[in-house]
Amino acid sequence: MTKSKALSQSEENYVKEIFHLSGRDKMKVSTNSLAEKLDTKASSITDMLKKLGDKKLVSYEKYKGCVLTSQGEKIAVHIIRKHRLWETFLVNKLNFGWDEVHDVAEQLEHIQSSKLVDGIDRFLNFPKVDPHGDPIPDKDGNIDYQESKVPLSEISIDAIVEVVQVNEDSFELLQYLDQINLSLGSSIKVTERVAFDESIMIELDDKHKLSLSKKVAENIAVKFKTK
Amino acid sequence: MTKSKALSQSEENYVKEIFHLSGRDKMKVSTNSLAEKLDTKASSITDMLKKLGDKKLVSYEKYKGCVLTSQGEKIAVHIIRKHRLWETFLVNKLNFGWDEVHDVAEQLEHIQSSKLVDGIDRFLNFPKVDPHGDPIPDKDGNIDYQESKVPLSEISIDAIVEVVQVNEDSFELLQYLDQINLSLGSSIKVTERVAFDESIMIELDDKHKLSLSKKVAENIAVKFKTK
DNA sequence: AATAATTTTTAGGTATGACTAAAAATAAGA
DNA sequence: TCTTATTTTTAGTCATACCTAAAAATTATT
Ligand SMILES: [Mn+2]
Ligand SMILES: [Mn+2]
Ligand SMILES: [Mn+2]
Ligand SMILES: [Mn+2]
Repeated sequence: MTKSKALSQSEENYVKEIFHLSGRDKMKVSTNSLAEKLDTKASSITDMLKKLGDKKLVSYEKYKGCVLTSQGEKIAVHIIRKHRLWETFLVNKLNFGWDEVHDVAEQLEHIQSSKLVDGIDRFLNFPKVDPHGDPIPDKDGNIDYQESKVPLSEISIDAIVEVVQVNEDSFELLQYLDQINLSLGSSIKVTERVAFDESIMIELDDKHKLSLSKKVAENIAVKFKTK
Repeated sequence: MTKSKALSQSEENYVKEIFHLSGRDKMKVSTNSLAEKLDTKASSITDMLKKLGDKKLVSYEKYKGCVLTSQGEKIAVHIIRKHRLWETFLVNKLNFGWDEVHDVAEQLEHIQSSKLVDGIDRFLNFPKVDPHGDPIPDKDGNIDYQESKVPLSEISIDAIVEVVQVNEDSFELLQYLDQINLSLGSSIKVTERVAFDESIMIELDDKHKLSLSKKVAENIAVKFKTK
């Protein structure tokens, strides 16, 4: 077992982003999609992919995109574990809002100390999901994808569902959801589907009715209530 | 008020180390002393001092050493605040030993988020000292140097004192102190001073007698009990 | 299949923060 | 003071992680 030197923050960010873009079906990730997400130029991506290729973290063929090796995937999952544990810590222990945690977690996810990560995990009592409802990988890298969750945009009229996850990528979405008092665990009844713009009318816990655009509904995942 | 871009981790480490070496009387800090502490070569120090000089964080004259400007000092104190708060968090909340926190705190001290720092401070209930007894600067940068503390090596026979601070720089010292069951708050009576090697005999809380070398005694600070 | 558009790679730079080796300044010793 | 030793700075490299502009490969369109 050759103990490889720790990755740079940059390398870690690349590996993590490849994991996200690759998705559960492990699609090849294109240079341009990475460039956009990482907010760099395509040429920088090519450079880094070569390096990560040499380090056996991605398998990369020129012009054909890349995928993580199992080693790279292990690393990605571990970074995501840290990111989500820190987000949970910030919200549960330090009273951050769910819209305030991402940038700080982007920094904290690079701290190297397994004792720290596992300590935070235990301190939080081994949470299953982060403040946005995303699953937190366990110590061994297992991820509990809640298979039963579906986008709110796909729910049929009169179904009553529970919010289990929201897209954390947009600060604005998270703030908007706060404003309309929608959070994880909220109960939602879809009362109408407007064909014209594909928006939906919903009724929240408190019987409050409101309209959600298609775009918003697509970024909220729900599951059917198992009462 | 020009909002200056955040410093790099390297720049922060330099500023912090200059603060420590400069001491309370703000002595000029030599290139070599910095090189030794930061574990780099003197030429690298010169390069960085020029840069920090340009940024008005140190005042630096060739061949004459450097001191922090008041701006640089402010930054140094803030980094030290973060370092010590994190150490306290690790020990008080995650059950780290006082010998295990330094390396992790070296990383955590660079996280940029005033909301986070102040959140941790409040979460810990505004601690005054870190796990090694070093004072934690408050939000405004005030440091409560406990003026009454003195090295154990200077205490005269039969005096009864309380341990208030230990030198955190040596992993080995901290482990040794753990082993002999000496911690912050321990009560110590000096029973004998051995002229030959300047070691001392002490009696701990539990009436246990033991000998401490001069070097160990120099790295333990105590204050007289005010009962 | 030929041409055009898009994507990706190469080639050549830049800034940061390290390094070595040699020169210059300062401090110490005779 | 003169000479030597030490400290510090300069000069020139190197690796990382970016960048721009141009070339090459791939994909889409006629
Ligand atoms: Mn996040
Ligand atoms: Mn999240
Ligand atoms: Mn420390
Ligand atoms: Mn400390």
